[in-house]
Amino acid sequence: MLDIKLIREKTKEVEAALLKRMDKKDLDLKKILKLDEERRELLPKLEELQAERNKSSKTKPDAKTIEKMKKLGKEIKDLETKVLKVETDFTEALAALPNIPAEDVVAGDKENNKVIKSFKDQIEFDFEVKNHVDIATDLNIIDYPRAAKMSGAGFWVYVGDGALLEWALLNYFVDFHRSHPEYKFMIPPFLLSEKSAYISGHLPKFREDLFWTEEGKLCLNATSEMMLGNYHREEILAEEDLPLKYFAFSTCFRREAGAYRTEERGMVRGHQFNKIEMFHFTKPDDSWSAFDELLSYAEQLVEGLDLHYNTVQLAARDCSAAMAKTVDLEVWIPSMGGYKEVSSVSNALDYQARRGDVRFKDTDGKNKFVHTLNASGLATSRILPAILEQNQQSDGTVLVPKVLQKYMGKKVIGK
RNA sequence: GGAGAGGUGGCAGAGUGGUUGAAUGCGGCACCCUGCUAAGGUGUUACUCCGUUUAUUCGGGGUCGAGGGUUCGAAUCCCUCCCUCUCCGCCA
Repeated sequence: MLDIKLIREKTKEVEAALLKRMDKKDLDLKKILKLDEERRELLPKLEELQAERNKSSKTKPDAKTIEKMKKLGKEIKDLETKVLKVETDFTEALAALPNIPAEDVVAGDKENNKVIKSFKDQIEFDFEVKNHVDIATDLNIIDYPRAAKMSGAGFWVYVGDGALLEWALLNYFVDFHRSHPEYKFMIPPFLLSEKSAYISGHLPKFREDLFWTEEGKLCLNATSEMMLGNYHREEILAEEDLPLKYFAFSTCFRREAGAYRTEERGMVRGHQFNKIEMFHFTKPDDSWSAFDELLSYAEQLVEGLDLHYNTVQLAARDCSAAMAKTVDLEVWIPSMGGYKEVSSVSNALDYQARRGDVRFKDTDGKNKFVHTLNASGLATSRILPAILEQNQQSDGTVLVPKVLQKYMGKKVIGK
């Protein structure tokens, strides 16, 4: 949610910035400003009537006044209905606007994404590479057919060393974050209410991509960002408590309806995967340095595994709507001849905080919105294929990344 | 799943239809007093919206879990929902 005052005062600048991520035909600030004006025209009228009523309600009025107030009551109700309608339309239109892209975020879509850093190079294999599905199946560490039997397509079972590898990754991530004691470890519920999903910004847009329970209208979380963003909802945080830094484990559930493509077979896109997510609540002045920290931590995690990846700064349209800036880490998947996102580092500025009403009391005694940031740290489901494929050997075995060996108790899978 | 109780300011806790945004206590803050530690006194202490002001300010509206209703008037009465607690049942 953007600040209407900003739109009022800097209409031109806001419009120019938003056009980096929107088509001109979809952007109608005039309409929003008109609703805002309408609202501010009606409100004083309503309030004047209410003030009049309040005056007579302090003590018991005489019969004549009661008659008068009856009439007034009706007027108030009519006007209230009008105001409510305008307010609803206004809020809806305002909430539909995406965040203002940060200055260094370029306009346009994916094609304008830019690799800003590379770690290691693509590996030259002197044998024919296998894709991770074949590797895992041959090693009998991931069972796709039986998962499909039990749950349908888009699921898998980690078996034996596969389960160990998954567990090792999670341990590696958790231990990494624990080495930064200011980060608090959390395991949130995996189901959340419709309201929470709305506030996290995943509704209304992603309704079809979420799993829903029939009763109680809960959805399965698609990323723990949904939970973390709601954690301090409607709170006024103490300034000295900021920044608040969290990392959370959750299993994530996504319908991925219609998203399946051959090259995204196996684990690259499934209905269920495990992820650790970092999340910050910061003072406005600190959010960009927090962004750098999150990015650096995410990069360190991938680099620790010794995997080739790129850091990619996303163009405006490729960032999700709530974010002012997003940088992705994309790990190389040899069989795809391409790269897949393993972490997304984003700064929402005050956009999410406005929605969720998360504030802090500043030194001047005023309540201000915090800034929120999030970054995966990391999702296992794309790291695991990258490990299998990048570390595969000609004999079908897979080398275990050094940092995982102590958790796995072995150096090679398949021997 | 059944039965009951309850949700009021940072916290505790009054208030059951009319100057109650809310007594009182604790905590916080400011000032004063007191020669240490401590204690005391006075004042102040929710959020939000609209208008006003360069700003401090000031005027007004709304908010007592959420939404709706009754009424001239609702924290207070009614309905729906959410949450918490207690007891019973069921149970991986």
